Amino acid sequence: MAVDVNEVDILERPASTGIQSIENGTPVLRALVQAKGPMSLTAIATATGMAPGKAHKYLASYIRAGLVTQNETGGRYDLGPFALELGVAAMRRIDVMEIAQAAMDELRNLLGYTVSLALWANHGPTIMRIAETPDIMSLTVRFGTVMPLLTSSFGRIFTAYLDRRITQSMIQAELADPKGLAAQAGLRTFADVDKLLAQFRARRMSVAENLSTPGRAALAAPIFDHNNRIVAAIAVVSVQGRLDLDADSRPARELANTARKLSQRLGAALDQIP
Amino acid sequence: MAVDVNEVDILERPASTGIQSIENGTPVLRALVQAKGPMSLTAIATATGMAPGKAHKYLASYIRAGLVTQNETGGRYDLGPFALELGVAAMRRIDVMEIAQAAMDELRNLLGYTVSLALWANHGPTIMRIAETPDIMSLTVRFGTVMPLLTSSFGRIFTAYLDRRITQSMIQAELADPKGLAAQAGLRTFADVDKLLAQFRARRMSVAENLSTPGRAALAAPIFDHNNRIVAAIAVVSVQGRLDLDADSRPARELANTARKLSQRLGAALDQIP
DNA sequence: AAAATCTGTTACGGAATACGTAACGAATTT
DNA sequence: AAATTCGTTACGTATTCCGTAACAGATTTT
Repeated sequence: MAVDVNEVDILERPASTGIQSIENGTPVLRALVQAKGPMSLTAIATATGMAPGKAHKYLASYIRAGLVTQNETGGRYDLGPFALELGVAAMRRIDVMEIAQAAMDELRNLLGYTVSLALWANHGPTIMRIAETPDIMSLTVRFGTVMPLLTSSFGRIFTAYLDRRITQSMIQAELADPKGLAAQAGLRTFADVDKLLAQFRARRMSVAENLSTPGRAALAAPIFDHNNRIVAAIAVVSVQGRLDLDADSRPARELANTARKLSQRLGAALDQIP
Repeated sequence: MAVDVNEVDILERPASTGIQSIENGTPVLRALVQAKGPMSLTAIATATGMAPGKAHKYLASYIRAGLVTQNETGGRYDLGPFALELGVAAMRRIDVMEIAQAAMDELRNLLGYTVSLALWANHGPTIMRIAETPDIMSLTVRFGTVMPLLTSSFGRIFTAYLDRRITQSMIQAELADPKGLAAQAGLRTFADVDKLLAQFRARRMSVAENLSTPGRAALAAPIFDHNNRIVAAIAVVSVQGRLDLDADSRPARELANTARKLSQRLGAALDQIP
């Protein structure tokens, strides 16, 4: 399969030789990741564009590898225990998460609000850690949730500090829907977005109130690494009206303080960040 | 490669046909999972018993799949972003109550005692699942019951492993009543409580006998999640005198075993728990 | 400074593997 | 009871993978 030279330039890498089956198999895993729950063989086959017989062979091997499990009644497939192991191992390598746990607990205890941490993963800010309050109320904050860019405090702070090329198309998609959350928040053009993000950058903190989740209010602050790039965000979450969103409020100050300390522990030079 | 019939009988499964490369590649991922950090190609090669050239091809494809990343300086390999995605997706599907059900039934059948599961909810350990014995006697164990912190096996194991700041005020309240259950159990000060909880932590199991329910005896063990936080507890419940509460007793061992297995299926790293 | 390792990476031919098509038995539906 | 749908398996050919070994770059040794 000779590839045209022009195409090579477009493609990322010269593509050093590998094992085709590994790459041909990943769409199967991707399908299972994107689906919320277990999938039938035919569903996987159509999702990946494979013939059912072919998909079945990959699944059989993934099962033996532990990446997939099958409902013993011969039916639906789902992610297996080794997928979990892989994820836990991957999480353990992310410094922020190790360091942040204690700081989040402290902040939660100090303020009495739920505190959560998000990484950029899965094409968006993904909630990875939660420090809950004893309070029963609220808390639809769920592990693994991917938040919207323009209408969540997490999304907004990542969008404010990430390279625009990463977020461009996603912002566009959110703006495109005239009845979507972004439109409801008064955001229609990139100019609107830029204006908002400039405020967040100036404050080094983002706000979201009654947007992606009705009746919720949140503040989010960025965490930078030794390259001065945003690697995570930490948020204080509560119910609308019960959280003071002012820049001078105690929650805002303590959140900023915690985020700053975490960034410093990761080796960031905060005075060099725009 | 025709396989001898005798060998087939020894092997676990009829081994439906699959894709060899998928199964040949997983040791590479396993090596990266088991290593705490990045690995060199030769380290992976020796760990998997592969020739470096072979391992390199698998790694090249895993990189394109996103399961592995490589330090751009041409060097060490580590788990990639898709490994995280896979894990997050797997974690989102795992529900303690769901996987606990089968384990509880098994334990009940093994021991012949009632087994129950509690989550922290409603400001306390709340009984959410029960696997009953056919025996008529006993069993005032009712769904939704919120157990006391200091005088139930469930409460004690949660109190032993939850952040003290969550339980502080509730412990205080239970200690305050001079005629309350805590007082009857000989608990008057925080020092008393701490001494007791330290024993439970050392054993990774709690005991309650003739306390919140007269004539009942119970053992409870903690279940941890991928953050190594207690998310549930599982208990063996019976009538005083009919349940051996010793650390070496069969019920204690089997309960510990079940709890450990459940924690592992939730992604906990048990060796890192105090 | 030159040589000798060590690293990660790539080439080549023979042999084993994966693909596509299609059939099979078992549920479930008509 | 017939028909559909599902998961699963068989078969022959073309493709891919494996083992050996060489290559370039970096680091260390002489």
